[in-house]
Amino acid sequence: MPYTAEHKLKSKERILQSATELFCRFGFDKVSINQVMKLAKMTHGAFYAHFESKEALYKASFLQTLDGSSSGRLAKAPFSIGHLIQLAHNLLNLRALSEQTRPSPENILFNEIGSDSTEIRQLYEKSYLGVLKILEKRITALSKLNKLSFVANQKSIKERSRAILASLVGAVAIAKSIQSEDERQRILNAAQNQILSLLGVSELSAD
Amino acid sequence: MPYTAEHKLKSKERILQSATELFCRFGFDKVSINQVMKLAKMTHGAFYAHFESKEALYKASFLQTLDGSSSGRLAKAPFSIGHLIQLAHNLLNLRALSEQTRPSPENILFNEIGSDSTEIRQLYEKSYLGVLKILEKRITALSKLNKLSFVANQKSIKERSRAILASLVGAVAIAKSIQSEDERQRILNAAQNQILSLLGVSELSAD
DNA sequence: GTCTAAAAATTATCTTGATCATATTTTATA
DNA sequence: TATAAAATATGATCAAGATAATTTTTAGAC
Repeated sequence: MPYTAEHKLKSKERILQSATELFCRFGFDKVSINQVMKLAKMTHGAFYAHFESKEALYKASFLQTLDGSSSGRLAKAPFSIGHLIQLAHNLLNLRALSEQTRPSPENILFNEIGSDSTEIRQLYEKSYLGVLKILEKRITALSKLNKLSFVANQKSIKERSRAILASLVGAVAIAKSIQSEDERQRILNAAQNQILSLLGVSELSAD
Repeated sequence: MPYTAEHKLKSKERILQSATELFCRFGFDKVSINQVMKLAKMTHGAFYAHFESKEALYKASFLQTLDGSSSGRLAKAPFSIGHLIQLAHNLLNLRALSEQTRPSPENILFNEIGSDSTEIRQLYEKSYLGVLKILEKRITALSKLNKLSFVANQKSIKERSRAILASLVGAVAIAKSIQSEDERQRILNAAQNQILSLLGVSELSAD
């Protein structure tokens, strides 16, 4: 048997690293297999010895680092309104997002909207449901600690979580699609204030 | 000079018709020049005698029917809370949107999120600003008629309009990206209730 | 009525990216 | 040291956008 046992593993790992880096920076569509393989110091043909397809690569890259994602960390972190606000703030901070070097549910949520690929859409749904669940948990926990200013039953918590996510995704999608820096800030701010108000926190001044 | 004067015009018009139909149904990325030209009963090569690029075709298709768009009609329609609610309802109704046969700002807003093409992004921004302005106008008009339940100054109207649009775009984007019909309805409903509450209307029961 | 040349349309070609098939290189072990 | 299976590389195919080269069309000159 040629090659040491770990040779292929190392190659695959290199491909995965390259893919993660490029996908996070540019998104699924704007990254080519060729780019990934060049960064991994191989030629394009070798790719299919390691992955079924480009989608499979994306999925692998996503799943590999899921645990280390900020929402993963957040799910385990102690509860506080401050943390929730920080979540919103992080998600709304486009620069931080685009500089992220690990794929994460939030990352997919904002980067892979409207993909034609069934597999990417499945990851999208998974990410959406995951982030939604985290939001619900945190809001529930806060409400049990009587830290929220609204009456929180299960239904209203679920509805608020969905409304928050819709605002987040919409504002970020719009912000990423328009040129005007001013308007970008305004829509992100409007969404942030709306989210804070959904959490029962009074509005902050424009950042 | 060969061909009657209007021959080319008619061909161009046929291309435009085909493009409008296909783009509205499937969006920019999922439609090929070949498809458009086949529907227009020509071969792909003829395309570039009529349009600079695929983007130019999209733009032309968009601009051609802009006046007839629903947001155009809505901007001229009489003001009422009912109309505003209907706007939100229409925008949230995915089926109606996807069956639309004319391009419209709303259509672009939901179909062309995150496009790589600079030209499509410019149309996106234009559409966003247009719909935003319409929202602001209508909310302002309603507030002057004292029909709203919140104190409406210019700033809060602008902020509310942005928050509404973010919710709309986010909810529709998510709804289009996920498989579960249940969750689709829930996120759309959450967004709708949120929008109604931003307008000062009490929540409706789930549709 | 025919002929002609500019306009319109078709067909062939180029490019890039995903995918696949074939060829080549690599290296553990017989 | 030779070998063969595994890993990688090279080259081909296919689709889609874009261009080039070629053919078809027909208004208007004769």
